[in-house]
Amino acid sequence: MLLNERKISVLHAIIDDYIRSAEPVGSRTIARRYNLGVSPATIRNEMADLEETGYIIQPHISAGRIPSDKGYRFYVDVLMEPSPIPAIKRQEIYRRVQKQSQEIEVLIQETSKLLALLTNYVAIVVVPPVVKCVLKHIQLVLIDELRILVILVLYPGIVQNRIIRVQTRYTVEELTLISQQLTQKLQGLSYGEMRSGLIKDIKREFGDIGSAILDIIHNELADSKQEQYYLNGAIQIFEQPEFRDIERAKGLLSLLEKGEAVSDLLGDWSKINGVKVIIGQENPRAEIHECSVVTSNYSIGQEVIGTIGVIGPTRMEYARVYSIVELIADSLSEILTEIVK
Amino acid sequence: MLLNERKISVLHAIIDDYIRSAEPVGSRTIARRYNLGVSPATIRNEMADLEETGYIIQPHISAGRIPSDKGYRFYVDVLMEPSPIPAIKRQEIYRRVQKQSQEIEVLIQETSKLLALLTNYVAIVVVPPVVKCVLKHIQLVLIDELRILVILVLYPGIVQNRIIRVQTRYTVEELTLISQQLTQKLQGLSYGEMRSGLIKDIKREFGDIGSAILDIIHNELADSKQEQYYLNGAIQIFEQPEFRDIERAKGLLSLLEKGEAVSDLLGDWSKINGVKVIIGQENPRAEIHECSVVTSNYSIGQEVIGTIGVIGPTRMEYARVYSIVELIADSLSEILTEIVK
DNA sequence: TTTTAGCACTCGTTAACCTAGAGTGCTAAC
DNA sequence: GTTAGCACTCTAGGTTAACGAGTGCTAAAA
Repeated sequence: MLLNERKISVLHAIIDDYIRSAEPVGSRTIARRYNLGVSPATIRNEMADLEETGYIIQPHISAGRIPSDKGYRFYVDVLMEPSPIPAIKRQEIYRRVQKQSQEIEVLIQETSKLLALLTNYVAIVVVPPVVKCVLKHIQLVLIDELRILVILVLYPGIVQNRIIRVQTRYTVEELTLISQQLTQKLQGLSYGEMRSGLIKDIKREFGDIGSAILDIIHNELADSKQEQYYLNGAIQIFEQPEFRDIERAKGLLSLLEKGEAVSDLLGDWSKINGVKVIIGQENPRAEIHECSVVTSNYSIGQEVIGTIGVIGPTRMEYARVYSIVELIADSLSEILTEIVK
Repeated sequence: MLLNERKISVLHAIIDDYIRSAEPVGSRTIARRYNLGVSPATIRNEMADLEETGYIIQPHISAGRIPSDKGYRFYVDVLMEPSPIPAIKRQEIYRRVQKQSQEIEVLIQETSKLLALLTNYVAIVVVPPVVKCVLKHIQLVLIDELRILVILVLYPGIVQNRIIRVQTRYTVEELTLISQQLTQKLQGLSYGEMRSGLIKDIKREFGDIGSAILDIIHNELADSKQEQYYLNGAIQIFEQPEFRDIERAKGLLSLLEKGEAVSDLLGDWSKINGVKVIIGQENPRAEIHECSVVTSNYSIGQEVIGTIGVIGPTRMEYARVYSIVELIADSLSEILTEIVK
């Protein structure tokens, strides 16, 4: 069924009002607050039609209407105009992302905090799985007779360090040499690309220190096969009236604590760029069938490397959140691309 | 007023029962469940006395009694016997701490998670402020023409890295040399000990790269003047009936998000070793006057460097938590001491 | 044909009221 | 000093009634 102009206006009014108030919207409220030039009775008729076609729902017979998932979907796809963010604000946000550390992981984590702060919803940021990273440099630093600091510099811009103990004593010069040789052998390879022949070579040639370093590479890179992710602003959900019920809030929170669940949510690694909105039941996880998720990928150069997202009740301020997610994802991409250049 | 044997038994029974059930305890319950050999009426008389002396409270006239802060204090100081942890379990916990990374910060953070998991309360771990750390080694690694990775190795066992951009191009050899010279000049100093004469020297001698490195030291060390801290198991508080009220839970959670507050709580850096219990109103912050905190310091060798702690309702399982906090603090101290040796 | 005023009806919310039950303190007997 | 008995208090939970917001329908108006 096609919606005529007036039905659309009524739907728009219901959604706007419900997003604002979290209360079912009645015909009189609409007539009073949004001057559509018709009486409540007319609006009631339109509402009956909208309900029949599934855009709105009546929680109980003597209440107003609330939007259904289908209603929100229509709103997001057709009605909504992303809230414009004034240039000054845009620059400020860009700068706040930029101001962060040059270290990729810190930068991303801080961006997640910013996202939560700006939207007032729960922010999630998925970080590229380290396993995809390419080794750029290995550096060994002598700490004392028994301990050596191993530093792995990965592309793009991730640094991992780990202290190992060795039996043999090495001099600074020896370690410098070993660093150079290892770097030369392993540079440009990702973990997956290290052949067993190469690994045997290294173990033979460098003895226990070689094995230890390969262990680290193995642990640091292979262990973190799943994406890492950062969660911020989790307390914010208590501001939402729909999470007054402790059980519900607890359910969402404990879901978010679980890693796999999060990658389920944002995990649609599709190459699609731009902001994506997933509404209520469209979510893969039943636990958040009453939530919506607004996500966007971010990238280095042309390559998508991660996702940022915001989770809130289906009654979310889509227009505002949409703009912010878009802006932050773009800023992050731009700055990351700049950093690794 | 001195408590006679029977009053103590009654108090003990009330506290045990209330910790278990979270419901006010009546005289009949005690007579039935803990066989003190007297009738409810006698217990009522004792309870009236205990109330008058402030060890227990009657929430309303027709309810049972609940322990007051004073009651819990007496319980913790006099009655409680820390739950013994069987040797096997002790070893298992020790190993689980030990199994963590050799990197101090990761180790401490993982220990915090373990603490939350074992106690089922909110765990907080305060990490030594980096500013106290002593510089051990500086290493510069050439990433590409424009970017250099600066690694600061601090005592005890903390590694910081940061990528800087430079105008001048350096060769690997030059950087190695600069690393050595800087290390020589700054080794053994904490941030506070770096005199302005020394700083000028370095800026003169090493130009822009020297300034950049000093900036990093300044930022990384001085910025983190406040202790860092890790929070874990925050959702657990919803398991406690006293936090069914959303407002209360939100209050606690948002307090814990604030850094200063946390150091207020655990901040009593007293050199005292061993477990400390802070009950209800004894807490410095009014927001957690209905919570108790069980903390213990941990150390490297003889030197106290941080605090671990658990926060829960005053109706906390003190005996159990006490043992766990003690064990984990001891394990952590031992393992840290071993690592930096 | 579309819109609207009017009205009867539904049902959730709130307040008032009532009851059952748990627990007490007091008194008097043991 | 202890205990049985009893009157009393207060909360939790359930029921009822009034209220109000909102609806759908009908019939009149545009």
